[in-house]
Amino acid sequence: MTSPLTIPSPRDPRLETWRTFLHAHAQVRRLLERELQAEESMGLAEYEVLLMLAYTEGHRLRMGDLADRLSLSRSGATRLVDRLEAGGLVGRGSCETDRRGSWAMLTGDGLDRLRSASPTHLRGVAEHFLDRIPFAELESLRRTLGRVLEP
Amino acid sequence: MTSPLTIPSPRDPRLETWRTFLHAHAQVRRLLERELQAEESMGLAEYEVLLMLAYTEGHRLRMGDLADRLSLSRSGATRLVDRLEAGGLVGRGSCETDRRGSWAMLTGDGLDRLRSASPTHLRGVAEHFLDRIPFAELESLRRTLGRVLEP
DNA sequence: GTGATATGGTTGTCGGGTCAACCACCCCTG
DNA sequence: CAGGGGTGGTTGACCCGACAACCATATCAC
Repeated sequence: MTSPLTIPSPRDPRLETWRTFLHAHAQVRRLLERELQAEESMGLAEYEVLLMLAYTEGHRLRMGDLADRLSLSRSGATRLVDRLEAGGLVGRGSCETDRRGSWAMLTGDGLDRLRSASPTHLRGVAEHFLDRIPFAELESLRRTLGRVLEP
Repeated sequence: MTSPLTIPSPRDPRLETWRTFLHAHAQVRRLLERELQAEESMGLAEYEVLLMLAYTEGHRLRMGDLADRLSLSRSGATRLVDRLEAGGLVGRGSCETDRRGSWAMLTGDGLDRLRSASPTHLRGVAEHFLDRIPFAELESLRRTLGRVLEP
């Protein structure tokens, strides 16, 4: 049995998996963020808002729903949509069925910017992440990480 | 053939893998951060500094080295060590062989805090990440993500 | 209906990170 | 050994996200 006040071993393979996960995320995210910012003057979070909106019918989403899809706090979503609204890429609308609610709505300009930014983003995701992983491992990676998200 | 100004399909399985990766990271990190903060008044980044220092001989690391191991910018490392130094968990020392350099050095208090925080952290990593992944998949996950980190 | 409780969203405040600029120092070249 | 480019670390300015408090509205119990 092990003392409760012992630090983990540096070589614990399970923890190495965890740490590799952290490093991979940090590295890829930083690269994508930089490239998208440099080439399209847009952050990754902004891009993902536009994308999520483009995916819905009517090109609109309730704020809380948007926050969930982006793994963001509600206030984070508010601020993010504020910025996009200031740039004219997203608008807000009031919800008819729940007067507390509000919609984030993709504008025409927003869709244009999404289209023009997509090649840069997709190239980055492929170059820094997907293309480094053998095709056969991609699906099992998705399944494995999917388990982490289950309740 | 596809137009270059088309947004990615919502069902593209490769991109779903990418998005699952982002969500998994956000969820686990947020949970660990909250728990460690609530139970040990410590952030994840702080914990990792103490751990990395504890792993080295002499319990010290050069600042840049530390930044690399934490996937952090150099200025980020400076700020982080500033905080830990203010709390007495880490000290700074000047480097004899390169007078520009400085050491981050683990203190006795730092080691104590690391020991007392480790159970919380390890429980969290297990509960929210490792234990959700079948043992057989852990090693392949590590290998797959390791590829992302290669130059 | 009326009051208690829960929920959607925004706001104040703050912690924590990046980038760019900078200084001090290393090291190489002529 | 002078000078010039490169590197380690810190600092200033700023951005972004979280949390908690808050308001407006919805929903439920009675």
